[in-house]
Amino acid sequence: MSSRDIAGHLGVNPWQIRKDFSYFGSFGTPGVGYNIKKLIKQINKILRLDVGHKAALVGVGNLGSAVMAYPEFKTYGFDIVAAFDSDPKKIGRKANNITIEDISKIQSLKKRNISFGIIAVPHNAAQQIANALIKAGVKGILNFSPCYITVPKKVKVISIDIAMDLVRLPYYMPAG
Amino acid sequence: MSSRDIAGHLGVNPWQIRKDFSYFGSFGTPGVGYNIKKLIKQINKILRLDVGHKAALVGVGNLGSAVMAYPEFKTYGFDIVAAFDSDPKKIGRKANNITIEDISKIQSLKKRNISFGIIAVPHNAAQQIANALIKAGVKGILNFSPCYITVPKKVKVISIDIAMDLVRLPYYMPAG
DNA sequence: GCATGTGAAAATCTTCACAGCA
DNA sequence: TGCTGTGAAGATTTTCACATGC
Repeated sequence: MSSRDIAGHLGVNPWQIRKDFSYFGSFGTPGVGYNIKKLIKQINKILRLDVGHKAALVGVGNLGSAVMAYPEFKTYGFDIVAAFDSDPKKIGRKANNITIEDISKIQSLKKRNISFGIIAVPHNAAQQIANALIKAGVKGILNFSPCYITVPKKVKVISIDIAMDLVRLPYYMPAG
Repeated sequence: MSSRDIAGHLGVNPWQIRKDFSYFGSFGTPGVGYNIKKLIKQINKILRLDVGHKAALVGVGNLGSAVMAYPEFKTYGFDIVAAFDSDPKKIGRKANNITIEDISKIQSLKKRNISFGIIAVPHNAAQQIANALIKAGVKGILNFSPCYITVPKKVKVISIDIAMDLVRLPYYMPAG
């Protein structure tokens, strides 16, 4: 498969594909193209997706439940193995085969070797939850709350603000 | 409020704030700062969020339901006023006060003056749904399906791939 | 011949530093 | 004095063009 083919599937230019790859090595064969199966393996290794990752979800509301049921995570080697909530009505219930735990038990993540946290709580609780996750040894956080979170440099946060993405649309649409 | 204060809340540099604003006009007062209330109004106008927007959701699964219940959309003037699904069990039911309609009724969007579509269906159906939305007069699409969608230039698509965001984390975490 | 990988050019974005105004 | 708005410098990203290898 050529860089042109890959680019076509992704909606970008062929030379972008080649240049991006070139920062990490040479994965193709001149005159031929890329062996997709090998390429995927190599990219997975670069992104450290060649090993499984355990993640904990905090906040089992509408969005949290959707995230838990999202099949794509497993595809990339992520396993949501714990879920926390502060609502007594939810604690002890099962969601997606996982028993929802009391948020106060979040410290147990350290022992359980879970180093990813997914925050899906109202924005006024997000920073506090992030602090607790970090204290529990979490090194990477996916934050769905619509707010900016402060963390130590050793911790990586990626934030997704769904509303912000929708909000960008009208700007590009002259005829309302 | 100064650009430094705004920057602090957002986790960026003050001069970034000022430069970005400068592309659209002068909103502050030298020596004083910005009147936040006025500033918000002006930004809303620039982004065309000063008028209400009607949106239709396609795919009332876990993610779709979460999106429907997401309160932030209303904050920015968006109203999800229609929901479609292909599952006969869901059609006719209510979700968030909206009756779920058969996907085949999607053409009615044109008459109902709905110009935004939110796609939350499995990725193999996404392109087809996008085509239908565009045929129904939709001008902006928020796509939650993990795939690239081809559309005419007059239509703007913004894609969110939740899994892709989580997947970026391990790369930044040396100590696995 | 055909497609990669990569220096170099072009375009863009970020940072800086400061003139000018309240 | 304090903070904005902005030209210019610096850094980065994107695009191009082509030498190199299959």
